[in-house]
Amino acid sequence: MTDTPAARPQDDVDRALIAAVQADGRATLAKLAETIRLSVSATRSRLRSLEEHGVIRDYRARVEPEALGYTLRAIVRMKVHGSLYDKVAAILDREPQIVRCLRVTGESCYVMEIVATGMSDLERITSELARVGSITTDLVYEIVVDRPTPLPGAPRRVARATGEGADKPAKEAL
Amino acid sequence: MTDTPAARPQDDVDRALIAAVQADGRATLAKLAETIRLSVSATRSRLRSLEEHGVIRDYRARVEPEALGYTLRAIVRMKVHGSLYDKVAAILDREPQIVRCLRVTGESCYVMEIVATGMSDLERITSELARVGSITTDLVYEIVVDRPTPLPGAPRRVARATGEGADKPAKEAL
DNA sequence: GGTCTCACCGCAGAATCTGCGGCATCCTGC
DNA sequence: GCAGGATGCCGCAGATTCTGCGGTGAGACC
Repeated sequence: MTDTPAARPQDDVDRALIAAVQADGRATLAKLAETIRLSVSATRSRLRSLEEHGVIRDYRARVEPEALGYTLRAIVRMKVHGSLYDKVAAILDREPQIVRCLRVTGESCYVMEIVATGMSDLERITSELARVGSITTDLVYEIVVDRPTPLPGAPRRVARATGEGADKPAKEAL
Repeated sequence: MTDTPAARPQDDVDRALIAAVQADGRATLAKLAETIRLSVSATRSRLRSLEEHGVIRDYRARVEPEALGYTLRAIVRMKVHGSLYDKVAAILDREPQIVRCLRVTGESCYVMEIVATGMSDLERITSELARVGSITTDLVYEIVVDRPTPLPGAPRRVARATGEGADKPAKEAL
């Protein structure tokens, strides 16, 4: 029943709602309703519609990797022959520390992001990958930007009714 | 306003709780409590502690980029001279479609992830970047894996403060 | 004009969150 | 062994929030 996933013509109110739950995934309906200047029922109706149409995929808590012991992060580019794709899949399956893997055009076939507790931990994973294809590993100094998907159209200066000005600073600065 | 966050000795219950809110950021306390087999109050106490200590950073709704019109995604590697870092910062600041930017070791200085509504949209951003440094752009075929931070599963060695000078483990203290 | 659809609003009961006090366990020092 | 203190857990009751339902007004269409 995943009918017509896209094809949803969101208006400005929908976009404001999406922005609100992107900024605070636990915001209460009353708070969201106040943000988008709508009643609670209308807010809920729109939110549920966005969820059911797959525009809002899910809600997740984000954790601080360092607090879990992952003090290292690396970008690995990997080139692999087509016949070994399922070998890659197997590694991805058993290594949850590969938190992200994109299949891309260009020189590399895959670009991955890996978290590790230390150098030896990282090397364990990279050498596993190196058995399947040729890899290039770069360590991450710093996550400069990590943003939610931007809203097209008029993402800035949406509501202006009460003129309260600064509501909640430091929402998405990272 | 940040940190001194780490050094949080989470136990298995904390880890289960983190896993639960990572999987469903809107789960109710009662549901979480049932998952980790604890009372609602204890669950809330632990959750709040994790939040206040920065282990759980925030909650976010995740949207489907295609539903917002972003049908294209690209990985851009960028090499730039140190004197132009603030130029990069300026671009990052005014281009919300650069959803991720990592500063890394190796040949490139930055690795970015960009969403775009089409080729011309992508080219607008990449040519802006190309004015500041030399870039390599790869298109993303598919997001193979996109996982939350894994939980350090097996509780290896628990800190033991007996402190006899006889033994000294520290084989993996990085 | 009549009617249909759509999006909005508000209500009342159910569910959930919050702050508080009480209890059991584990240390620590005497 | 035994006070004193610190933790972590539990459950309660009031406040808040969510949910399903019916009602209303503005277009669209005939």
